[in-house]
Amino acid sequence: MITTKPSDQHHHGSLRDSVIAFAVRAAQEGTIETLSLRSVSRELGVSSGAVYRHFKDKDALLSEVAAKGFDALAERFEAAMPFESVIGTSDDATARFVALAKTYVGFSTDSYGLWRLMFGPHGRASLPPWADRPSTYEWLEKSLMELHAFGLIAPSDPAKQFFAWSSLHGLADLDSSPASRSRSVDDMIERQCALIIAALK
Amino acid sequence: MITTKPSDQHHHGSLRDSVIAFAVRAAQEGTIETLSLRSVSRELGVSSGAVYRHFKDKDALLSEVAAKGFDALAERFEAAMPFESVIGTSDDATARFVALAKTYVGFSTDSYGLWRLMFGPHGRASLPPWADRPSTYEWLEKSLMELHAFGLIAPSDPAKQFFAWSSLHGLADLDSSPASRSRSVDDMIERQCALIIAALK
DNA sequence: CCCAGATGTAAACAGTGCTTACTTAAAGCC
DNA sequence: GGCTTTAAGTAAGCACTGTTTACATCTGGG
Repeated sequence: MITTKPSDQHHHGSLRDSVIAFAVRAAQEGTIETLSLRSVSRELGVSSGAVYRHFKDKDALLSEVAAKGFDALAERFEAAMPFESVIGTSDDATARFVALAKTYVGFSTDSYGLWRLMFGPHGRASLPPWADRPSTYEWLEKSLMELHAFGLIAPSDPAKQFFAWSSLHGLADLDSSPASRSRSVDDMIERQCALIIAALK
Repeated sequence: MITTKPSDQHHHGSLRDSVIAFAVRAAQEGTIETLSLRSVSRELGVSSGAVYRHFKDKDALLSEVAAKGFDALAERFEAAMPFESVIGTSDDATARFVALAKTYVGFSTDSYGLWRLMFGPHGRASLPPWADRPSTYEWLEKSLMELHAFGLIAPSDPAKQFFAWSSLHGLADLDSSPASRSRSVDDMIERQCALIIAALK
């Protein structure tokens, strides 16, 4: 074997993932708006045209990034709420609901660009209505069922679930600006959760 | 009549407003993402450089457009709820609250691009925290006070107001996609309003 | 009347998305 | 192994963008 340089010339399958990973990182850092395909190809040591073997156009890439965002959010939910529900006291159920809210809001604040992509046109491009992408909605549903199991709220229905989600989503969106770094955001989340529970009682 | 075409050479003061108006229209139609300064200058029959006499850069223009969006939203509120509050029955107060919600959500759906701009980085650039830009928050505050005057809810405070706003904002954002054109959106808004009132009882 | 300052122009620079025609590596098959 | 087909990457180019520069022009106030 003469040439001991097997994989430096061609990424061979890994380029697609590398591009997405790079763009996801950029989105998390909030620089996605100004990210160019040329710059990522430059950064990955590849010609600009190579990217187009893997993505129809820039929008296609951004849609993939948005999809990865939902995956990342799902991972956070799993990490933050690993246990199956209906264990412990009713306080534990409430705490898990609050934890869910904090996870959601936390994601929006420290991955603002990704968050924006997910709930902008690119994110919706991959989603039929909503509630389709794995989690978020399902996690919320599960948490509400748990709250009901402890008698903290009435049995919920899609409308109520959507209300709960809206409240958290609005909070996340209105708070997610890097500017409004109020440190009492945890208090706000807790209060908001209490109000949601009150509404669903 | 002799129309407003005195000098074809120089816009002389009107260019700035013309550019903003054009961009606002584009935002309402959802084409703001792809709008270029060159295209608007072309459309207005002016050289590309002329725009830079009035705006530092593209971001400055977009921030102005976002600000105009808040003005437009305020106008809608005024048009939809012209009366001073605490008149009629408690049902009227509830109806006004629902009308406020519908106005908010309606704005997000039929001016989606503008909406996105307003609550994105450009919109926040002009706002200290939130609650600063004239209305939205004040309108909500007024409506909640009215609901309290009729004994429908407890006296509200900033946290509760923010909760109500979050719920409506989340609804508006999750619904605003042109895709999710559910025809029962009015029902959803009404139910959501009822749940908010229940939470604040 | 005339000129300072505001406004608009043309041309240029660097950077972008994307396409085209071309080369090269990898994998499949006998 | 050799051979071909195909996937992956390259280089060059087109039309466009944001922005700056040096220059022209209009307009109102002394």
